[in-house]
Amino acid sequence: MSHTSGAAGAPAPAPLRVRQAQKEQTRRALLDAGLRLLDRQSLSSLGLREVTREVGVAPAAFYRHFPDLAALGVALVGEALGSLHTVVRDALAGGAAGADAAELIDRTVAITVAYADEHRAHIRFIARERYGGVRPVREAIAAELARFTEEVATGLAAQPASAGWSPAELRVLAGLYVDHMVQTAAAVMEAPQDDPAARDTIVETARMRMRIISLGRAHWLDGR
Amino acid sequence: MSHTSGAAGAPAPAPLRVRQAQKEQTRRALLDAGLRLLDRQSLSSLGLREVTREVGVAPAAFYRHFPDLAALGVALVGEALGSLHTVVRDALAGGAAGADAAELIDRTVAITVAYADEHRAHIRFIARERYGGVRPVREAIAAELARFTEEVATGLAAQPASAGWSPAELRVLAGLYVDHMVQTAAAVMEAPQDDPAARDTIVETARMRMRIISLGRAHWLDGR
DNA sequence: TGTACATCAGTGAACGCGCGTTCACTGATGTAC
DNA sequence: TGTACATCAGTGAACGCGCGTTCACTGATGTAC
Repeated sequence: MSHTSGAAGAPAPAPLRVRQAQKEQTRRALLDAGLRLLDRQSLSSLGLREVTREVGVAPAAFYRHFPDLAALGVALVGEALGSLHTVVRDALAGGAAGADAAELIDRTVAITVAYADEHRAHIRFIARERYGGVRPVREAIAAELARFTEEVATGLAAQPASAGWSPAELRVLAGLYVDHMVQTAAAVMEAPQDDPAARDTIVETARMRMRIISLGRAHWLDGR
Repeated sequence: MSHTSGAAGAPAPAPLRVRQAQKEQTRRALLDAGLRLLDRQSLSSLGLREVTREVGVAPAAFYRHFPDLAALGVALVGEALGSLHTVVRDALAGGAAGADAAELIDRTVAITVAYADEHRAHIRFIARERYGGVRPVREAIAAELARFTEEVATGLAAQPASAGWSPAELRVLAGLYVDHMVQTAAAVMEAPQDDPAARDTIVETARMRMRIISLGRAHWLDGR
């Protein structure tokens, strides 16, 4: 396709490849170091030098990748909440397929808990900065969660159980489920990792909450 | 009663009165200044000198009142969540009296929203530090919210609608209500104060969420 | 009531330290021919 | 393929600044007699 390279298909060192890859590598290292350091503190108290020190790079190098720490935070929001979309689509898929309600609840809770386990640092970051002191980050989180709620609302609309619900009502229900998911993920992340009993309580609580909400959903149209 | 003062009943300058009052006044000023400054940043990035500068007192004076900023944060948690207990007791009282369910929901939401309005700064502080970077503060908030949930569970137990519920189940339901209240208060606090439409949406959303939860509660025993 | 001494909230100066940002630079990578 | 020039990610030194904490102090308030 390109006429700048002779041997098509070969892993030739095309223009800019090496430099771009090296830059990307440093950027990743900065993001990873930032997330690691944010396990124990909030973004508003994280230091630029702290991050570059952790990576092993000169402080000034930071500016080749981000104008400031808020921008790094916004990038982390994208990473943390971006991958969640796939997860939710999977969870919703079961509802459209008409699976058993109890099963569906257990599966959704299990997915949420597994996600929280695999992305502890990301979840902690989101929980911490959702109402944190750095406005652009707070706004990025709010925007992602809104997109997220919209997506869930669309998924719910496709379920038979949603017959008779207005779009606005479905959005409220979706928001309730999303907030419940975030709440559950935060609880999992806060629980000591070596305490299976505390963990079980969280899972059982999350299930019962979801059952109550789903029961309310099932009877929403009763009074009409 | 006391035999250190001659003129009983008179507003005599009793021992330590003036000094204690002056100290208390400075302490209050530190707490107020801290809360004011925390409107725009997290506790972990708040500076001791920032607080004393705001009060108009020497930095070293801070240590006469708190060992560090975390201690000031813990004191603020007490103030922020302490006054809520009264509010909740009021809200729950209606349920025991057997008021109409819809009315009760509207009243509870109204109370929550009014509280969030009157204590914007406190709510913001709690939302921010609930998962924030300062452990002692995070723990203080968790402890207060747990007490709070316990209190709501006790209140719910007294309602006729709770017949057949186990204490553990009531605690889960109470937790759901409490988290919903916190969520609502946070949403009110985040909304622009000069946007009545956004405000109305929040109130309507909160009501519908509570209705769904309460419907689920009403049908919880159906399947037994 | 008056006097001599004790307490302690708040002062102000000093300290060493790590911060964010700037700048001219270096040298590996990329481009043109 | 080889050469001369351009780009730009990362360097390292320097800057001024505000930070938390310490210390000996001052003087109003409190206590004892």
